[in-house]
Amino acid sequence: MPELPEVEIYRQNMVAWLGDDVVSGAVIVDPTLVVTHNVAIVERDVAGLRAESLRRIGKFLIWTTGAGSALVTHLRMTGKWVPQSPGDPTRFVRAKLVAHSGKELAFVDARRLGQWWWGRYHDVFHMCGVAEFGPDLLDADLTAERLHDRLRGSRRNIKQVLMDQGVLAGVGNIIASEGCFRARVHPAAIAGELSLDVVAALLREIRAHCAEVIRDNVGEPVTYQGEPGAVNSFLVYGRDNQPCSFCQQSIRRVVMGGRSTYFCPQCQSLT
DNA sequence: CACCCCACCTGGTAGC
DNA sequence: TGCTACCAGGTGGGGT
Repeated sequence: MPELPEVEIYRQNMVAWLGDDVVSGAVIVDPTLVVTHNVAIVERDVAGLRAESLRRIGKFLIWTTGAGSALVTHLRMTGKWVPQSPGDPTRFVRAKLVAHSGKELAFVDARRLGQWWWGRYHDVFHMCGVAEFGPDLLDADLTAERLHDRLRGSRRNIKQVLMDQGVLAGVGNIIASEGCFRARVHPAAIAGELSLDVVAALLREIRAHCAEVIRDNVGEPVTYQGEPGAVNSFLVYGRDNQPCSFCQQSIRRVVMGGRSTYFCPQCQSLT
């Protein structure tokens, strides 16, 4: 289940995979993938996509064409981008991008929640929601001051606000827990009451976490938490009843907004 | 606007 | 082994 680091890793891996090659077409195996319902048009009109026109906004990967069209993709919970060798028996392939050289890149998605949009980019950016997104977490223009401004007046808890893509794009459930822990912020703290220093620490620690995940995994096949062979390298996520790496107190799991949330009651005080 | 639950889907795993 | 229940890193919609 990908968040910003995994999506960024896929982006970098796809750029490396394609290199100077050019996409020649797509094969849509599961037509329900394509929200815009123009399956045959997608299969044909993605021809010409190049690595340099692939970008990431939050958890979306977006290819744009010089002609003003865009292929917007989202992996949702279980999607992956996997290079395919001919005859590869990979399960759950919903679509493939094919390059001129014959190389294939599969969109693999067991739960089938992932989505593609194809059309004029003004239209599809609105349809998929990125048009209303806040600044991307890794956007160099996003400063602690700007984030602090965006939180002003909010009575919601910081953990859920961080996951609100309209405030800040890219943060998901794991990063939110990890970032709050690293910055020593209680996940239920009121977002609008955090000082600039605390917001700066949150932004710095969330970015540091992402940078570490990207650095350690780029170029490798991505595995998600809970999959066979996956190792939990997180400081708090999935570690309820295990000792905090700073103070040895037991990490707690609570549910906030229906999502598992992990924190250290000692290190992340509400007061 | 905030918050809740539900929906979309299916696989994996823990527990009996 | 088989069945059940619950869990899953995302997001949108509807209702209160």
